[in-house]
Amino acid sequence: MAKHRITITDIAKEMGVTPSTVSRALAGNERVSLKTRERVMAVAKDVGYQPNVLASSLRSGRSDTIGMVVPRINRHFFSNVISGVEALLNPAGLNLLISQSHERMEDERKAVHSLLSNRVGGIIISHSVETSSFDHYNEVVAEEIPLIQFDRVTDKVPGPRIVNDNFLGGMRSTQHLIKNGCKRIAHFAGSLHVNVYQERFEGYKYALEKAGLEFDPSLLVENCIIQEEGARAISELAGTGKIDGLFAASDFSALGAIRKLKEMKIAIPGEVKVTGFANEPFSELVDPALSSVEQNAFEMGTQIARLIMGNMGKQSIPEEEIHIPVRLIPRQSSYSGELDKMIDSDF
Amino acid sequence: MAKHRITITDIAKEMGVTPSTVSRALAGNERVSLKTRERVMAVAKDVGYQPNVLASSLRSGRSDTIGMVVPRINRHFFSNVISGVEALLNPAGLNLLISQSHERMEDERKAVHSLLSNRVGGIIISHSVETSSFDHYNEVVAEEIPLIQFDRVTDKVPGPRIVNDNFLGGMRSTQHLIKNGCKRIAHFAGSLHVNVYQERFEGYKYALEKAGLEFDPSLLVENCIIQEEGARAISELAGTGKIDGLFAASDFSALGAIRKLKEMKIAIPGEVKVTGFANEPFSELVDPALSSVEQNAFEMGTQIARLIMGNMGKQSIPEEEIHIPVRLIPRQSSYSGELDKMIDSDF
DNA sequence: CTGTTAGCGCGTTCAA
DNA sequence: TTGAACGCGCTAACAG
Repeated sequence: MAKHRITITDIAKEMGVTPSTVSRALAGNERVSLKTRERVMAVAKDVGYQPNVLASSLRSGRSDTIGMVVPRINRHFFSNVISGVEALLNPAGLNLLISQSHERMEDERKAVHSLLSNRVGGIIISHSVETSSFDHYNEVVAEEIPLIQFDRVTDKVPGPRIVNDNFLGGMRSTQHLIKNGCKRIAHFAGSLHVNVYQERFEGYKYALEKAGLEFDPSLLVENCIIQEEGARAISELAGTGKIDGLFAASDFSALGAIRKLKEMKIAIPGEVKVTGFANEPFSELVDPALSSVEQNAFEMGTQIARLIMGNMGKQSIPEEEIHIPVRLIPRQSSYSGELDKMIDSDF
Repeated sequence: MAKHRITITDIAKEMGVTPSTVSRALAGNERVSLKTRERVMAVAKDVGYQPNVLASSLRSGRSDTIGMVVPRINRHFFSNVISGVEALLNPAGLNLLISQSHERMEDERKAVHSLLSNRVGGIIISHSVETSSFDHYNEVVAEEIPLIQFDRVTDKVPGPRIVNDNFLGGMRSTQHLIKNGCKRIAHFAGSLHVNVYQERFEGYKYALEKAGLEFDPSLLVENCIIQEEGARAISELAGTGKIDGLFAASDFSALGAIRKLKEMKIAIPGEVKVTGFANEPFSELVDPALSSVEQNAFEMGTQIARLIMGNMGKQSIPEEEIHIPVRLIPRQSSYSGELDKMIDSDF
């Protein structure tokens, strides 16, 4: 009794009709009489029929699964974006096929190919930091599969892009440090070839400029987004009075800096004020609590889902860029008084 | 030029052979001459052929995608298990279709059905806390799809189970507290209907017993695995001298307890010593750093992958239970001296 | 070593 | 309102 799956043919001969009728009935086709429709539904449920979506999408050319490629699944931000996407896709009967690129371009390329082989109905992608060539997306656009980029995006690939307002985040963080008296603010950036880090950096520079502070290239550290790098970089900058503030583009490097500063007996926020980015779960738990820029990952996910569902049938995909607002959460690492209100009224 | 995907038929007529030959060549079948094989490969690459895995598995009855259902993807433990699984599956050309149950039985049921509809070649599951009925797995076993449970498991479903050594973790944590002088140790458990929490609780009781301490039911708090519950529960127990130690089955409730204790000006580890479970990323960052039981999530993932790959063809699935070792990481929340060595030589 | 034939399960013509 | 026939792209049985 095992092994054989029940097909529409089974349920057809069970009730003396043809598979076509069953197929139509299950699809809710109006052209089949209400009573047969109901009977089909009943029998289907009764015998435990499970539609074979492989056969279905092979025949129809449509697919009910969406592919998604993220750098890493175990990042707070990405896993929450995924949750947001699923929150809309699942109720609509769509599945999500998730792959990780592990921040490697080659893995990203393979993942995209694999998704194409699986004939997914759409692709959602956030590029790995390594990714510099985008040829592997040519086939995606050639086959007119909706392609949506988020967070780590590039204009070398067509289609909609959904991004955090990184510029705003960088600007607000820097302004916050300035308002709290910082004059020499270092910036730990990621790779400036990646849009998110480039934009945070731009926001930082803009805020400095607006405040009449000169940008000092010696206070910029690139590729500094992990804890170890943050610790290493801060030990070279701090202690000499060279800096009194740090805007890190990553909570992880900010964390490394904080731990190293404590080790060096440099007071936070007394001597150096620190802010991070992404509001990782640990940020409010470290001592002192780390100020950080909160991204609305879940909302980003729902927007992505909305976009992809809206474009699955269509042939031309609109070329828009959607910005999701971010907000700075001030904590003890960057100020000591009551500043929340002030932040809101910045500018 | 868009829209039409290249098929084996295309490349067949391109080189004047039949689709069968192309199919065999691409499969690396020895029965086709080396030179045609090479020619096929060359043409395939040349025209950018992407195999249609839907058609392939519809025809062959085999599937190259594995389904996985976890309670939540944004838990450190689960996302690392996923990484471990992918680390073996991807190189083998297998895909992973991930779903979340959000700790709801109904979602878990839907997810399993959806995987069956997608004709996955195997299913990996960790049950939601809510899940008490397991009927939805009958079809899985009836259709002889390899089914592997991990972490949250039940013997009501057949097939292999891969679990952490929760008993050992509970025992070691409690022993550790006892060795550090605790006499009245509270336990924050999860739902005792869930194997992992039941086993941690058993380990706790066992350690108490071996040390000649009596288990006091009033020191057991069930369903206490989130931060808020931990805070609430500790405020009722601490401060009266009723307890001098806490073994929490979750780092989150341990965190809640720590924060509340600090608020109550109760010294940690001076007056109350605390240990948690799962070694969440934040555990080493809180103040005082939280002692916790580390689970080897990645290794668990690789073991799962190994098992499922080994069973994909087979008809009978071995009924084994594999235990992944865990280890206690002592930190400042539970001791002040040098105890690492002592822990290793326990028992 | 290669071609022919058939069919996986379903959806969609075209007729009736 | 229903049935008959065909084919999505691929693999597998049987020939030769």
